[in-house]
Amino acid sequence: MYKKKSKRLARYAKALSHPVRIEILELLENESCCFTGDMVNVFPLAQSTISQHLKELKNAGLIQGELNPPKTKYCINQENWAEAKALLCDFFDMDFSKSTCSI
Amino acid sequence: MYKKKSKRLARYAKALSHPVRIEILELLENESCCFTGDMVNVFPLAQSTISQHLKELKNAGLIQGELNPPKTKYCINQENWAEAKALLCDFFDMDFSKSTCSI
DNA sequence: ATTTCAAATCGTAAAATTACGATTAGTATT
DNA sequence: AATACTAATCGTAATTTTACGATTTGAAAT
Repeated sequence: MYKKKSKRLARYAKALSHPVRIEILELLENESCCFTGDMVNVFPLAQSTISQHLKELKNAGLIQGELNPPKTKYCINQENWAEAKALLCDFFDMDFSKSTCSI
Repeated sequence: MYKKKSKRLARYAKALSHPVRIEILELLENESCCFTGDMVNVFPLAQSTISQHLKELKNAGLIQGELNPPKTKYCINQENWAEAKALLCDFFDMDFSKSTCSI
């Protein structure tokens, strides 16, 4: 079987493997949080499709949704976001434990 | 349509979205390069399946294969590897332009 | 000219992904 | 109670991914 780290990293990478999910996350990074409807207006996709992408991001653990009907407010899941970041840093040999780093 | 950066990042992320591809890349990072057969021995997958994963990594631009039959030697494509790294750094707000950085 | 060997490709089946329209759920308003 | 609104879920079709065994390729060795 695969290493735990590999599986977790692959899982996060999979969540990032569609451009609309990348841009949804960028939106959430900038706006800190927003509603499903906001994203439906930004992207040229059906409401159900956006909902599906949000669900995948949620399943991967990268976002979380706070629902107070009829609206749902999404934001980055900071804990898992940090883990994804850390796994990627590790994978790409980017050492953040030292005070300096460069590519 | 999506932003060019989003599409490129999604493309790289997709290449990383399977644990065996993560581990193949780790192998290539450590060993600097290796043959298809080496990987077939490491992972519990058929030779044709490994070949297919290698092809995907090659199509994504993350590795390159130098073939001198009957063997093929693979290694990281440094140029695109650096691009993937840079796109991810950018995406995760990890600023490498400064001399110091931390999570 | 055969045989051998590593690796790619082919053909195929099962499963997952992506997208959509239609429906449902759940609250707030009229 | 009926309506309105947002968002999730359902059902479905088309495409892509993942995996395998079998075959082919291409150079080297016999």
